[in-house]
Amino acid sequence: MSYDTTSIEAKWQAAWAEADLFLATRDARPKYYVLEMFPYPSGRIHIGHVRNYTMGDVIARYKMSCGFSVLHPMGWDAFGMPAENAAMASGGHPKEWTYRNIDTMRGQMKPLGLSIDWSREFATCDPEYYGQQQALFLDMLDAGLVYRKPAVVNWDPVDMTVLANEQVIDGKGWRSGAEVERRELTQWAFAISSMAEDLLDSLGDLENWPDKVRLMQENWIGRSRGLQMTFPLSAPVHGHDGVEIYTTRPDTLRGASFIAIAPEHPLARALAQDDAELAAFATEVRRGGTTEEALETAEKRGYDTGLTVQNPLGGTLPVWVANFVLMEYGTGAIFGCPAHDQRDLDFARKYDLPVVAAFKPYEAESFEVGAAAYVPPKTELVEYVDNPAGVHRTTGHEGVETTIDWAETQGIGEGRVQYRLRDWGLSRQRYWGCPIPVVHCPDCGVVPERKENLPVRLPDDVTFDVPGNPLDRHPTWAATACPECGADARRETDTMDTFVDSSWYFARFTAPRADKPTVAEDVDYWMNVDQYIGGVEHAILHLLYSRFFARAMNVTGHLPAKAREPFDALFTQGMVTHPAYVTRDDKGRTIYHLPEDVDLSSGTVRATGEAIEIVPAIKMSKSKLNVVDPQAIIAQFGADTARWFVLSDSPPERDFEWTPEGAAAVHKHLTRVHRLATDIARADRAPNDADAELARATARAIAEVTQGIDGFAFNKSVAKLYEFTNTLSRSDAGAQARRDAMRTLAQLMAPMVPHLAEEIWTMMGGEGFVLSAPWPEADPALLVEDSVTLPIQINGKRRSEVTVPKDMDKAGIEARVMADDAVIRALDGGAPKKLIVVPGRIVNVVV
RNA sequence: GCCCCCGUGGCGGAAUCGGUAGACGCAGCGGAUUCAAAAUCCGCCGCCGCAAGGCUUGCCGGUUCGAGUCCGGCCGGGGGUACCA
Repeated sequence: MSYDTTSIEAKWQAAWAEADLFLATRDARPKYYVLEMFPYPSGRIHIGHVRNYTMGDVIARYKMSCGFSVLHPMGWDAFGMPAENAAMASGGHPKEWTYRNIDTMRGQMKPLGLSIDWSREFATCDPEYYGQQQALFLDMLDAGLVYRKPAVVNWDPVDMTVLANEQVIDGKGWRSGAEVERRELTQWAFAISSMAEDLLDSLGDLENWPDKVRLMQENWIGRSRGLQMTFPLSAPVHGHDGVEIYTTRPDTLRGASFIAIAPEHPLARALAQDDAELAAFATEVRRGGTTEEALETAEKRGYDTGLTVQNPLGGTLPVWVANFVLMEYGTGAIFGCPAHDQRDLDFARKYDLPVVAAFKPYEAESFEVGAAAYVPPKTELVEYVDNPAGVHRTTGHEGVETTIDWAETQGIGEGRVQYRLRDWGLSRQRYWGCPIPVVHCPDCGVVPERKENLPVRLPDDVTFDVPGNPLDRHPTWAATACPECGADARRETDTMDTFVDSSWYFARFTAPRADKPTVAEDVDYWMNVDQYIGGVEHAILHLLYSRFFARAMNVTGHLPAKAREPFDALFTQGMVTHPAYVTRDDKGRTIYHLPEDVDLSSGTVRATGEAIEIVPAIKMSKSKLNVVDPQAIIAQFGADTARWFVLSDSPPERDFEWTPEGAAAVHKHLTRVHRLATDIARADRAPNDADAELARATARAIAEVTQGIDGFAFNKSVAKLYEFTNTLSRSDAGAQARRDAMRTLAQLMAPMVPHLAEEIWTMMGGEGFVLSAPWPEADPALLVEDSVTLPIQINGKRRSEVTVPKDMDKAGIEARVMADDAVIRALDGGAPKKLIVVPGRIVNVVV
């Protein structure tokens, strides 16, 4: 009987389906919810998907064997820009494109034999899903968690449309090539910053999250304590008597040499009304995209308003308008202290402003600020110069706190906690997203749609032949009656950020067909997600938004309190990086091509024969040029080979590299296991002395493979399975002992290669499905070793070794070590300077 | 720019708590089997060196009896940077 993957895999997939093995049921068993981040339906699955979903499948199948009722669902993150881009590029409709892709990808995923409950599948672009999302939105609006505010967007002045950051390349619109400018629109926003403190403090409870993710979120939320104070204007202007600033370094007030306000600051706007030069400056610095990176790396520029403010420490400070001050953070105004801030120093040098030290290095002989600002860590001792609060030699931390206390006593300002986290702007001027269910009435203003009218459906008759939002220019869609007064009114034509769709899908999976967002009994039973698996690229936004949404859904009664942190454990798998294939048009602009549209052997675009560039050049490598089609691999070697290979070799948290040799080698190994099982099934040898050793090896394999799965180290489990297979293959044990070992091997392999495991399980006379058999347990008695070999180091270098009984005490080990030839030679008759014995580990002789 | 992560043989990687660096796999080399090959099985395999021995975890420095692991500083690569998902 040969290893025929096609028939074996089809047979077992049919048997699992027949038995409804993966249907998640609420019952008396403890539950386990394992979830992989759902895919964007881009067109075809790639080997990264295979890896991601195989990891989740290993956990799901392992937990099933451990007696849990497992929920392992799958869906589609189906709204988003690529569908509109496809419609623009080649006609067609985003809806058709998306559902066609979903069909293709589902068809590619099913042959992998994943333990998914497909009865719960949904796409976020299903009206049944986004209608419930609209209901959530309305409840959050009611709870004060959504509001409208001005927000800055990338504006393409030629296409007259809003661009995503991705569509701004080197400050220019990707299609028009026009220089992008920042423009303010009124947008809907979630009040995520109102929960900043809780989102920050609760990170400490997420013990089963990677430290790096918690750290990134902590830095992103960015709690800071500082001083908010007002500098009185020397002469009031346009109704402003002062400039309110926020600073995290009030201890540098002595070194302040200017005030800088954002170009969007109310004072700057007021002044610009009758200062054409300032208005021109404000327009000028509005050029470019909205990303933090663009703002941070832009040249620092300023405009002197000619106004001055009174410094509470005496004298006056000039008021500048500066492009590096953000209206969205703090008060939109700062004081500049060039001596202790590099950006302020660069600004001061450029515009010839004074540089005054507020403190100098501790016990420094002389001190002068040159090209670099003096910015020691806040934990370092410094010597303050003439500090108003009277501090002298202390740390920055102390200096800040003392100065805040002083400022409060003097009535100059107040200590304040500030977060970097901004509210989440959710409005998008795009078609392929969840419509925001509100109506603009000329009389009643902004009015929520009635829940009984949900879902507010997207119209199908739209075109993408001109830039801009098809909803906005649709002839009839927006026309409606005001839900309050019945007058003619207009629907909101913005749709929601697609991050909203992915912020609650995990909750919807617990009751995917319900006629309300969630069902209490189902979320009570299934929440929280016990193990969430996905890419580290989602470490901040998606995970933070989901944490916020879970809280908001708790406030609005859609989730229990226990689900305020929805993901009990998080694993971030290695990134799947794609090389990008690029050609340039006649204007030198880059055009990207899908990997499958590129012929790598000739380095050209298949359709046009144009030569491609591969970017980024540094990432270019033989392996990354390999574009692997999972379907071809399954056809050639079977799903089990693909599954085993993506789990072997690379640790799950690191990037994975596919090599054709590796896949072939895996197939060879699985064929060998199958042949070994066939041989063992037929064998007829009497019990003998080797049986006990094989039993010990089996116990070790159980312990080590289980430990690997528990610790998310599938590559190590795979290595141990190789070892155990080699041991079993070479064992002279009797037929029954080898059958027992083979049956255990099938169980241990089952989470990784479930089809082959079922086949072998049956061959070995196992009852039912291997998946339904309880996970094997290692007999502790068989794991105990009675002696241990200790390496002997001499001066930290390994020179010899000694084998001693496992429980031998230090004195006994010392005696054995002193009798070792290498030690005797090294000591040359003398006594060791030091003898370090770490029982069970190592011996180090210092001579 | 800022935040986070990673760097070990020809290659993917192992070393779980500061304690034998290189498990396991790939590639390579040698052998058995074969008329021959494929397949299979057995063995070797970090670098320098005939050997004794020396060197070796991106680079430089530090702590320690002992550092791939801890600390400081560099270099290189990756991710995120709020409208890619």
